[in-house]
Amino acid sequence: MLRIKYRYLDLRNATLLRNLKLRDEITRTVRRVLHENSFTEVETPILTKSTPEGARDYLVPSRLNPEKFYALPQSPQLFKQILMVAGMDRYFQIVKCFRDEDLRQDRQPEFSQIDIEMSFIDEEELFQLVETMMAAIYKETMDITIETPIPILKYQDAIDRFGSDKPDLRFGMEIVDLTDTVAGTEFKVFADVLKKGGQIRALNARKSSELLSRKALDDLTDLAKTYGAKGMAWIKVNADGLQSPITKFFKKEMLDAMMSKLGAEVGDTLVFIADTPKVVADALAHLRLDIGKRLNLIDESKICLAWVTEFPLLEYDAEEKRYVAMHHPFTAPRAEDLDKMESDPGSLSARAYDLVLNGNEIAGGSIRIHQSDVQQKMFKLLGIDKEEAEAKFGFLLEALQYGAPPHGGIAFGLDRIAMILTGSASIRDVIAFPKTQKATCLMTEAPSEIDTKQLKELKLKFDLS
RNA sequence: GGGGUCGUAGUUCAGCUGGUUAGAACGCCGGCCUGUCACGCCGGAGGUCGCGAGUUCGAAUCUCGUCGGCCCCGCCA
Repeated sequence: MLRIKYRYLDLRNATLLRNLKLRDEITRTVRRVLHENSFTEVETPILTKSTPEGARDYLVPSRLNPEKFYALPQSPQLFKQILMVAGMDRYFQIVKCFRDEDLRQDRQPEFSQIDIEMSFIDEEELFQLVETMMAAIYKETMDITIETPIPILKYQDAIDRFGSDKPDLRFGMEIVDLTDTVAGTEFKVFADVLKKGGQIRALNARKSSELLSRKALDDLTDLAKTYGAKGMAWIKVNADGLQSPITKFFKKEMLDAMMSKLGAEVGDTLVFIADTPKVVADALAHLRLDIGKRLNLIDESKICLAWVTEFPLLEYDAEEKRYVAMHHPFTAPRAEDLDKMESDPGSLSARAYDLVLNGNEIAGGSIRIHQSDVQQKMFKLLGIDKEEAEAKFGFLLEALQYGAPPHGGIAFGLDRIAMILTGSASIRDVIAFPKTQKATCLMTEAPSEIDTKQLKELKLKFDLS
């Protein structure tokens, strides 16, 4: 904690200085590549309007307009789309964004985005531009030539094979579906899940018998539980037979079928999760990563980039009892799905894409909706009625009516890219003055109390009850 | 909102079940050596063990509280 308080002293540390310099090289390269490709950097407002869909906003009270607030942007999304309407065909900006949510190793309340938007493009053109940019970044900062084009992975395949929409592709150990294989089992835990329409899936941790001790398996079980699993079944394939708390519940034929599907050999450890598809995917995704680390399967020198595409357009939010946009509400559905917007919204596929680097989401974007009527339908699907849509996004709907070119874009997490390229463990190591987990700045002691005069000017008072 | 973990020298950490002057490495200072390049050798300085209370003959160690850091779940369109 001393180190963050006296950040100016810690910054004398060679590693931090090197990180900041590498970060500078990244932004310099990005600006050069984008300028070479006819992009214009345009600044958008920091004091802007609250759009309370999504993350919590940081708010700024307005002195000249008592009881009204600006919001700090969560992203320049709407401004960049409107720039497209204005005919600024190739926009970019390296820009601060703000989200008032809890912090993580890779999450700060204010973070920097490389924000890009282009008119008259499709996914392919945008991917090419991004690949040029990523190749230049790696070449100029690390002198590494990356392979292009970057492979494309469909969202559903990513979930099925890795349990995650941001898989770490530096190692294998893919998920195996055993739901059909164990149909009719007497093992109550699996049978109950099957009855409720859940899944049984598993991983084969090859040659792990020595590293995955009983204690390690208990730790893995606890890990699975943090993602909602009730437990984790396991089988160790020893030279003298199977060691497992669950094999006794299975008939030999079924057990053989499971083993063969998993390609089990002596020395392997098999771990199973049975639950709803979401829990199975979450738990196995994290088990895969954890086991990968324990077994030292991850080649740190590898650079595995992948596009993840064909995300669902909407996700059903059980708590709010409505659909929410998986990416954001301005993302275009695929053209062939347009007629299903009313009949079967849950099945819609989005023209959205993420760029994943070694298991980290480093960028995300989409082809946007450029027709006012489609945008209005989208709001309707999200349970945003006409008045609310008008109040929050009226300026966008209106702008679209003036004729917007087809457009799309992407936003990169600059801090995350810098974190990965410098090999840092935390995003804080590539930010000159980062905030703590409670979103405070130990050096300046922000946030801080303000004096009564300031409150009065802003016509604010605290409810001290 | 919840769970976990940590707080000991400038830094990274060790200090087991409570027991005399709290240790190591690196760094720092002084000296010596030097064809060195993660130099080597000798010597030295440096610590309210986060804070407060309790248990005890005795607390870095146990208990409670408190402050803070970090990690995770939720959250992050």
